[in-house]
Amino acid sequence: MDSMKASSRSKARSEGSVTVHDIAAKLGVSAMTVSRALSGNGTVAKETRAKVLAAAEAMAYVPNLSAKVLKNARTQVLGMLVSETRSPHIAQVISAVSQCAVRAGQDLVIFLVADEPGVESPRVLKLLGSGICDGLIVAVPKATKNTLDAIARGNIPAVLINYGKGGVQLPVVKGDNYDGARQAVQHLLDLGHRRVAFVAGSTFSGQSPERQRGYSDCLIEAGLEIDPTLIVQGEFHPAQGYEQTLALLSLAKPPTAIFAANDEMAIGVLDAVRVRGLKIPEDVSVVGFDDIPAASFVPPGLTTVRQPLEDIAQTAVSSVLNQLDTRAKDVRRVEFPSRLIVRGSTAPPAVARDLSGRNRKKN
Amino acid sequence: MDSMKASSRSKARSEGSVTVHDIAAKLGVSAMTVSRALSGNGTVAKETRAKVLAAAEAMAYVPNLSAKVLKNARTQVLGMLVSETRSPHIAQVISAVSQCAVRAGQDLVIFLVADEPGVESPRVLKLLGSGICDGLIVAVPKATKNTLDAIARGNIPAVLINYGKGGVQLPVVKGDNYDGARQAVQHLLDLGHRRVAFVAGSTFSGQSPERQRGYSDCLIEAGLEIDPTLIVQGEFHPAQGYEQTLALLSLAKPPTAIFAANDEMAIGVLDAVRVRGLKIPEDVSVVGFDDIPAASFVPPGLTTVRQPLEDIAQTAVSSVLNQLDTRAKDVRRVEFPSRLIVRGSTAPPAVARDLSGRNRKKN
DNA sequence: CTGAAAGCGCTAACAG
DNA sequence: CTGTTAGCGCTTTCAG
Repeated sequence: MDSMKASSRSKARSEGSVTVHDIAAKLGVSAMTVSRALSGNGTVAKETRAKVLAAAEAMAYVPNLSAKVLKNARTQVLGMLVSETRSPHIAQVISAVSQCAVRAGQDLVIFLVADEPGVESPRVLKLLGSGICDGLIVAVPKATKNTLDAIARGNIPAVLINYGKGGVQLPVVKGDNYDGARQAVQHLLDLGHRRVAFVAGSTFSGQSPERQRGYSDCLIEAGLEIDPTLIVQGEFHPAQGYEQTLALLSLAKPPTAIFAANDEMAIGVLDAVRVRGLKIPEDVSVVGFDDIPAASFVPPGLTTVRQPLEDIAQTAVSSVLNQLDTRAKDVRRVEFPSRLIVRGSTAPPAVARDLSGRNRKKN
Repeated sequence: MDSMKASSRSKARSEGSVTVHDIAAKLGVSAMTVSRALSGNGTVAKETRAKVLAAAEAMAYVPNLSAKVLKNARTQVLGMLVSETRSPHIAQVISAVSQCAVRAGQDLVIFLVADEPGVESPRVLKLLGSGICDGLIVAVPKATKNTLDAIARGNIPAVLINYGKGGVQLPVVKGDNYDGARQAVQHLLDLGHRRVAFVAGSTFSGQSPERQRGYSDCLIEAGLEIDPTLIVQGEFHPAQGYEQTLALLSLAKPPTAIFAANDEMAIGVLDAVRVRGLKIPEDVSVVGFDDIPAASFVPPGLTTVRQPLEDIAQTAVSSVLNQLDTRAKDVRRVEFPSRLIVRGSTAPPAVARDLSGRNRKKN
């Protein structure tokens, strides 16, 4: 009986995992030597080190992260806050950040938080204050100021991805919304469109308003008037792109081109146009934003604006690691240019084609 | 100078967060009292408790999870292992599990692991062995036996979601693939289709083979022969659905209906059919699997098979929590029935319609 | 090159 | 009702 107890585990731990002490005991060295051998800090005899490594391997040793945290050691774990996994664009962002983190030798854990604006997230703060993560990457478009302030006050470095609104004491890395939108609208104007509609996303993220400004400014600078009936409101989901497009196409003077604040809504737009028996791009041109995977797949290919997600993710991860290394807060706002990707969903409008035909004859 | 140092923080901690000791010091009580007041375990005078709670609130106290872990306490955090966030189906699973976890008062952290089969995941084991999570929910279709064995050997309860292959000492919760596929194919047969193609997904997950068996068995029981040229291989992505459909439609005797092993491929199938100038569902019927959000959106609506993700997620979370409470390993395999969702992408084949017309006249 | 001691923040267990 | 002690697994510091 006694022997059984003794043999079960050195310290009557509740069936816990192997610790440095277990390895130390087996090898007849001290725990400290094991720690040194494993971490590479300090000096250990070659032989000893080899033995330790072998034993650790054999005993399937996994260091207890929590113990490290308690010693203020780096965990090499970054946290990422997201509000939604079902959005293809967010999924791409997650994927990009994950790859960068791994390349930088960091692990990534993702926290999914409710994205209702105004809802405080004590759950989030619990995880953050808990010391698991060295740093934090926040990709929550609808994050409230309260939550962000709490993060800024927190004692781990953080960075915001694609956060459009200002007034936060945190670094921001984002793709350009304003100029991206201008490129999209300019492309449509260049094709000859004069009635261009805009399907806005929810204003909460601050991204849609920036895209809308790009849209408006571009039209105004081209000498066109902003027609309020051509600006409709969505929520970044396909359903609203669909509904609002049906409404737009029912106008007395319907648009010849529709620019949606994101690709998901643009896909809804495509469906609605076709349901009305119109052709894309012959009858209506459509442009989206984000370049989600579906954009290149949905026929006839969605013209859209791509943000350099790899650059954004890389910069975000670097910022966090840099803040960690230098212990200095980063508050830069880095913006990467977006780029128009032209596919099959845009073409000259029927009218313009007629006109250009006539013009050509006149000239 | 001295006074500054002293006032900065009781124990010269590196600008760390507030601890029970900080609260205790401020209130002139012991750390233990604070701990008791906060946790609700043990007895504390009402007044004292109120004071502690107020102070904790005011000082923005966040308990250090890692310290709890070290005491073998429950963290109320569940971990979820996923290999991919960009798949709409996985995104739905994540979302469902997250909701169930929150409802059960648990936090969820998501670990994104590379999904190349055969790649061991020491990173994963690091996080798991680190003691952050009380339990683990694994939704990694391509998980290798090695990884799963490591998880099974680990000392936290785990459960597998939608893992098709057997031989693992872990509980599995899944949607029915075999019968779901049979429903899909039977639906097509009922409509009059006789040449039904199957676009398989990668075999690694074990899900696609089950769906294929359902397909084959259903055809055979209907007295039809399996035509190997109608069974093509994909990888669960739209591109392969697209490519393989182009090939299928080029056959001497092309199929009148195509059943894809998942919705993403089915969407590629739809595109390919239309690119060939054929109509859906008049010329070709299409059925998918999973009922991703896009399925109800892509015109004319994708007929597909839906798994009860909420039930699956709920059962998975319950299993983990139950294992945690009872300290007994669960090794059940729970399967939930899948359900055919009929939308616009399926209709009788042109030939059958002719036949049925003739038949009706004859009758 | 190696060991012993101490303590990170928290909480069971035992005193008051 | 409250305080003291001890220890979870690890690593920093100081002694061998």
